This record gives sequence, C-alpha cells and structure tokens, in this order.
Amino acid sequence: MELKQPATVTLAEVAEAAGVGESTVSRVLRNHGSFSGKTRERVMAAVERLGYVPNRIAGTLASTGSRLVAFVIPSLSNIVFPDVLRGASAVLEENRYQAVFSVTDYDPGKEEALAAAMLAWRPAAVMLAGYEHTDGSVKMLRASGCRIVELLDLDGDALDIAVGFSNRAAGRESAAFLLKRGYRRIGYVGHDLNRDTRAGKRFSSFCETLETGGAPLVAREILAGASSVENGRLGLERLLARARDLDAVYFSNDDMALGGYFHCLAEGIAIPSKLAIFGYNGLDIGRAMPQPLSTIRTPRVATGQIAAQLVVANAPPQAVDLGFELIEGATA
Amino acid sequence: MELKQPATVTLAEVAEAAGVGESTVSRVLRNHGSFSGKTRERVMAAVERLGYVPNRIAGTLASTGSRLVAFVIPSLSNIVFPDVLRGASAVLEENRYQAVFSVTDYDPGKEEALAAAMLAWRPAAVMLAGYEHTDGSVKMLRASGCRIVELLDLDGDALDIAVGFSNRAAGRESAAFLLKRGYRRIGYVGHDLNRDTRAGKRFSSFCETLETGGAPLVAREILAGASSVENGRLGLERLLARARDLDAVYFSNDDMALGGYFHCLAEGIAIPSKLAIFGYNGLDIGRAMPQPLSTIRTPRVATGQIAAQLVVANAPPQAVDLGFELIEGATA
DNA sequence: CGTCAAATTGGTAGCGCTGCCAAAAAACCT
DNA sequence: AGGTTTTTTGGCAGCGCTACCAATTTGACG
Repeated sequence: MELKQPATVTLAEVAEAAGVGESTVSRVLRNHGSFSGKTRERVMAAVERLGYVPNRIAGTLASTGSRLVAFVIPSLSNIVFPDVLRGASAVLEENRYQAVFSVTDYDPGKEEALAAAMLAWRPAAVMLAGYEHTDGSVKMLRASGCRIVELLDLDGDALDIAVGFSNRAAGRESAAFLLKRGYRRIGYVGHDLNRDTRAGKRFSSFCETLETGGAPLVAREILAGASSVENGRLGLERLLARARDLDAVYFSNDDMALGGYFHCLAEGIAIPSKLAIFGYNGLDIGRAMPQPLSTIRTPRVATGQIAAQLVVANAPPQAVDLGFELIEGATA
Repeated sequence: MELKQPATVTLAEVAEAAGVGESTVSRVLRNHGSFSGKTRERVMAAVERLGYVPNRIAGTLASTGSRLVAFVIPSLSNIVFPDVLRGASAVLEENRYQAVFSVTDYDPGKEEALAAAMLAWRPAAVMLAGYEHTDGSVKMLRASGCRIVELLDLDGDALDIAVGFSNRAAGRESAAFLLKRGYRRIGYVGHDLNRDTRAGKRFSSFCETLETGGAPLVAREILAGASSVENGRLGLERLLARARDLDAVYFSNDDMALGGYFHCLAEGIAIPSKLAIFGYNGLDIGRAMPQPLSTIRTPRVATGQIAAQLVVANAPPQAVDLGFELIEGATA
C-alpha cells in the first residue's frame, strides 16, 4: 500500500556538505534571518549538488502555520468551480501556497466528512461553497481555528470570510428584466435544486419578483440530474409540451439555456419573438452564439482571486460583494 | 502572514483523557494493530468529547509514505483537466488520499517550478499531462522516488505510469473518417499548438493522413489564445475568408468546433452539405446540438480514475491505453 | 493450577524541520 | 588597543505522530 521511501536528502546532509549548521541552511533556504553572501553561496552549491528538495511536511509541522488552502467544492462538472479554483490557484501559487481540494457532489454529509479530512492537514483556510453546511461542519470548522471562506453566495451570515454576490438579487434582476421586456407568460427549467441551494435561491427570488410584477411563473420543469446542455434541451421540450404558450423561459444555468436554445433551433422556434431565453453565469459560450445569450455574468474567477488574496493577507472577517452583470444579449 | 494557532487537541491529550497510552490511541484511530473493543470505545469517546482531529502533517512525517497525490495540470479552463481531476478525486477520496494541484498554463518552465514545489510535500505520486517535460523536471521527478503518472498521451516513452490514448491515432482516424466521407478540401482551425503539444500531435498526424490519402490540408488558421468557442467561431470566419471552397474543417477541440458551428448558423452555411465540421473530445454539448457533432470522444474521466487506481494500488510501471471513440454525428 | 502462546498495551526514539537562545565573528567606536 | 554593537552562526528542543520493541494481560490447554 505505501511506497518505498526514496533515498531522500535531508537538510542535515546539506548542512554537513556545506560545512555549516542546520539552522543556517534553513535560514538561507527560506531567505529569513541573516547570513553572509558567502554562506549563501556555499549552501546553494550544496543544495544544487545534492539535489536537495526541502520537506514541507516537516517544515509545516515544525513551524506554526501551514501554507495549504483547502477547497471543499460541490462539483467539478459545473464550470463555476474550476473557474473559482483557477482564480484562486493563480494567487495562491504566487504566494507559495498550495491548493488542496475535494469534491462533495452537493452532499452536505459528504461535505462534513471531507472538511474533517481536510482539517487533518491543518490548512491555513478552508474554502466552501455557500452558506449551507451541517451543524457538525460548522462546529468543526469553528473549532479548527483556521480561516473559513464561503464562496459564491451572500444571502446569509458568514462564518468568517465570504466572497461572492447575492443569488437572490440575481434571480430578482433576471425576473425584473424579463418583466421589463414585456414577457408575461414565463416558465423555468432547472436542475436539482435541493442540492444546488444557490440555484434554489435564485429561483425563489425569481418567482417572488414575477408575482410582485403581476405575472407569476406559469410552469416549471425541474430535472433530477446536474446542470447540462442535454438536460436543458430535454427540460425545455418537456416544459413546452405542458405549457405551449410561454413567451419566456428562465434557465438555472447557461448550460441549460444553451440546451434550450438548441431545442428551439431544432424545432424552428423563433428566438426571442416566439420564445425568449434567459440564462445564468455568463459563460463565454453565450457570447459566441449566433444570438448572444441573455444572461447574468457572475464573477467566478474574481471570486477565487479575491478569496485567495484575503486568505494570503490574513484579512479580518468580512463579506465581499463582487456583484454580477446583467447581459442583455439577443435571446430575451 | 501566518495564523494564530488554534487551541489544538493532540493525540497525547486524548490518550490521557481515555486513560490509555498514545500508541493505543494511534492504533485505534488508524484501525491498525490490535486492541480490545472496550479500549476502542474509551478512545472513541475521548476523541468525541475533546473534538480531536488527527494531524496528518505529523502523521505523514512520522510514517513512511504520504497519502497526497499531486496534480500538475496545464489548465483548468480546458474542460479536459477538470474531468480528469473529477475521475481521480472520486477514487482518491474513497481511498483516503488527498489531491493537491497546481496549474502551469501550458508553460514547461512553470511545470518544473510547480513540480518542485509539489515534491516538497512528498506526495505518493505526481500526475502530469503528457510526455513533454523539461530535462530538469524529468531529473527531479526521477530522483524524487515518488510515482510519476503521465496522462492523456501515449505517443512517447513513459517515465513510470502512463494512462491515456494516442493523440496521433486520434488525428489519424479523424482524417481517415473525413476522407472516407469523401471530403477533399479540408481545412484546420486550432489554438496555440506550441503550448498544447497533444493538439499538435493530433494535427500533425491528421495532416500526414490527409497527404497519404491524396488530399493534403488546404488551409489552416491557428489562433493565439486558448481553445474556446469564440476562437473557434473567429477562426472559421478567418479561414473561410482565405479559402472559400473548403468542404470540411477539423477543429482542435469541440469548443472550437462549436464556435465554427455557430459561425455557420449565423452565416447560413449548410452543415454538412456545404461545409462539414469535425471536433475533438466528445463533450456532452456535442450530443445536444441540433445536429450532433462529429467528433472523437476521449476517456477523460476514466483517465483520472484509472490513474488514481494504479497509484493507490502501487501498480508496476505500465502504459494503459484507454482508446477513444469516433462519433459519426451529423456534422461531417 | 501451571505453562505457553496469543492478544493487548505502553514507552520511546525518531521523522525533518523551525524557533529560540547563546556563542562566535565581524564591524564600529573611542 | 579595548570595549561595544551588530551580524552571523550553531546547538538543540520540540512540532504531533508512528514504528518498533518490550512488558503485561488474557486465553487455551493439559
């Protein structure tokens, strides 16, 4: 099960080879504390000669804080999370932090288990999606003493740091936009909302706003699986089978919206004159469509970046609202 | 910069609270060695009561092998890599391994630097994309003694374990398919090939096969940026501006192909009668298009899974060919 | 019961590094 | 030169855990 240990070079060996003390080598390598230029050269030469690679496991154990940042994310299929990781990892790498991750499949129980496993690495911070965590997770995270960053949601109380935007506001603005455009018979196609609570928040605010606007949601189609182009296409097909006279459809995601768009193309349904389509996320793909997708662009990469910056800077607890941008597009 | 150390509970404290020795606690927690059921209960109760979270940093340092697996990947924007991570992380989590990653942006120099940083964590394995590594990387990896897994390529000599398929074969089959369908004036739209060497391999085999078939590539358009829908659309537009009478276009990726498809939709170019489109990767999106995309489906998730399984099982050096599947689709 | 093997348990030496402290060397003053 | 600073160094005690070994308890059996 375990591996053969490589003939590993230790700091002590470097020290001996360079003819200096261990702490001197340590200081030179971390460029911390003082040492002469000559010593530095000798040490570096020995490092080079022996092919020494410092052992950060040992280093972390000996020193106080770790430079690991743990991501506990719901999914890697939903492009949102790779985007967040991308933004974060760039910042973390610059600052010599190391990203660790695991995937919960939108299962809060699994989140708790994985968060526990992560804490065993004593990370500097744990990054999670949104505010919905089990009591066990919250207790454990609180007790851990490491920074907690909740991403991509701002509708709730942050445990420590939160970076993102309001999903409720996104749902609201989407609805307001469709109403303003004059659509009155509006439907919804979405993926599993129990698991993706952020999509659930968007949807409920969307519905409320429609009601306030006097044009309550006419029909909805919620598919069991994850957000995908195929589900979007299938969902719209089913929705229209039940409610033929819709004039606009709100999708839980751009993926889904693109699927809906494909369905319309295939069926010859004119967009937006016969049916309007509105998405969420602002993927690049939406810009390249023959008719640019009407959607809300979310700051996914920036969310990762800012979150990482706050962790690196050990910033005080705060909630950072990065907002979002409504893209009028040509499909609604 | 560093954090306050949480009031952390140690194994010694658990041992005292449970009234047993440290090694007993350790054995119980790892379920390794022998201990009585009664002891087990006492220990678990103490763990529960104190909220003890084992410190894997210390555990890893004290024991021989680590349970970290390091991924050094070119990008998170290209869906290929999140897919590989997804496959791998599922297997790793099951086996209580932890995934660590960093992103090279297709830069071999950065790969070397990041691989070095990774080795400092003494991972059980390092997973890399493909075979093109700097001499420095190779030397360092070899010397590290940890397992090396090269992913998504099989055209070359593996350092240790390789899991994937032949990109050359993929390029070859794509060309053969187009020739078989009777296309003779074929063009190519791709993204930066110097960086994405696997795309480069596909392209060069594609061209060779076309030549052998008596219908050499007519024109190509290579865009500087990454693979994206927008670049695909733009690329096809440019390509057609220079070579109006193409009858088929091979794209470096499905993203790019989808962009090309959108261009044709927007311009009213009939597919495939006027122009055929062929992609690469077999993304789900291709299946949902009004005309399913003709492409090659690659085993991305499986690549991650198999790679992780081999590492967990500490399998002997080997190259695993997972193959790929040509999807005829309706666009070529 | 005594004997011997098997099952449990505790003590303790590190794993490789960093942080602290005191010693040594170098630099700077009168 | 002698006395002070200041800079550079080395020694060494842990960080929290696991691995090894020896000690103890238990169980089985004649």
